[in-house]
Amino acid sequence: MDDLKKRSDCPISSSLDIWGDKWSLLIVRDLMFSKQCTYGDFLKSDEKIATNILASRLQMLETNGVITKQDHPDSKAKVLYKLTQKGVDLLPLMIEINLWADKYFKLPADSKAILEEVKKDKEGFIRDQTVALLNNS
Amino acid sequence: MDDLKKRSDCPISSSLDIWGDKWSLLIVRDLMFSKQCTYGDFLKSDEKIATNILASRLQMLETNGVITKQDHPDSKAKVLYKLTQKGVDLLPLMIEINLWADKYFKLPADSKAILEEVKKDKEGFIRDQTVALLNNS
DNA sequence: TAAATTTGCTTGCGTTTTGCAAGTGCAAAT
DNA sequence: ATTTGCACTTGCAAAACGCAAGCAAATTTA
Repeated sequence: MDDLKKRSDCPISSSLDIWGDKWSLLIVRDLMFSKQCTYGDFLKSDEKIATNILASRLQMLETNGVITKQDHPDSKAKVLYKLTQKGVDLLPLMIEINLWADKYFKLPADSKAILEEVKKDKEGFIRDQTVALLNNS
Repeated sequence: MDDLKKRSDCPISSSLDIWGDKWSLLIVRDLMFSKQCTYGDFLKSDEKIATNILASRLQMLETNGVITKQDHPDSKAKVLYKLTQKGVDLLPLMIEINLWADKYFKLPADSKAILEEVKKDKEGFIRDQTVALLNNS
């Protein structure tokens, strides 16, 4: 049901087949900001994703190895979603989206602030963030 | 009809509102490879976009300043589509998608070849390509 | 300890978008 | 003068989306 049907061998096309919709990268964004999220956390985001769409996207991203589910340490009722290495590797892409948006939209102040850091040392930022997102604690 | 309804002020979300679907970035890709395309050129691409979807996406991308229409020098029956500066500025993003795909998919040989160039000197590649895509001839 | 609430989903259903095929109007070639 | 090419548009069935409600298991509250 959430299996990948590739339209072609083109790398852009293959990538879009996984996360090329209006919601998937927002899920990835939330996980990059928060490192881990519960199902309810995603629902709270500004864009107000519908719960059935969220469920299907989480399934899709998990099936394709971008995110993983983990038990919540505090409660069996909760589930923790995290980025895999494959998901964390989307960070450079997310940064470039931000840089493009910075040029053509008026960004909120907090986005601006993070971007200033990125502009100072993109490679360093990616390195540090990657470590932060991947170390289990 | 193709006007932008922003879901939030988040830069990722705002960007996805413009080109965050399964087809738009493939149109941008074609224009980055070919510099200019006719309507028919887009239809010939491997992914086989439906003609009505193509028309609506071209309209959307033009409305949002990513591409422009021009008269074809040889014929009034043809139309040339090109990237604007805003469209060309998506190049770093397209490169990062390719680099991500390179890590997680088996790429076709020609994609691989271009990526090798990119890896040697990413900044230089972007600079050269930007110039090439923007100069009118 | 029984009842209410939280959590992570699923289900139904009306609306919108997609995808395929066929059609249209103008330009250009024959 | 007629056929072909090109850039779309239209119709319609199928799929995806979006909203609200429902549900089972876990947790909290009374």
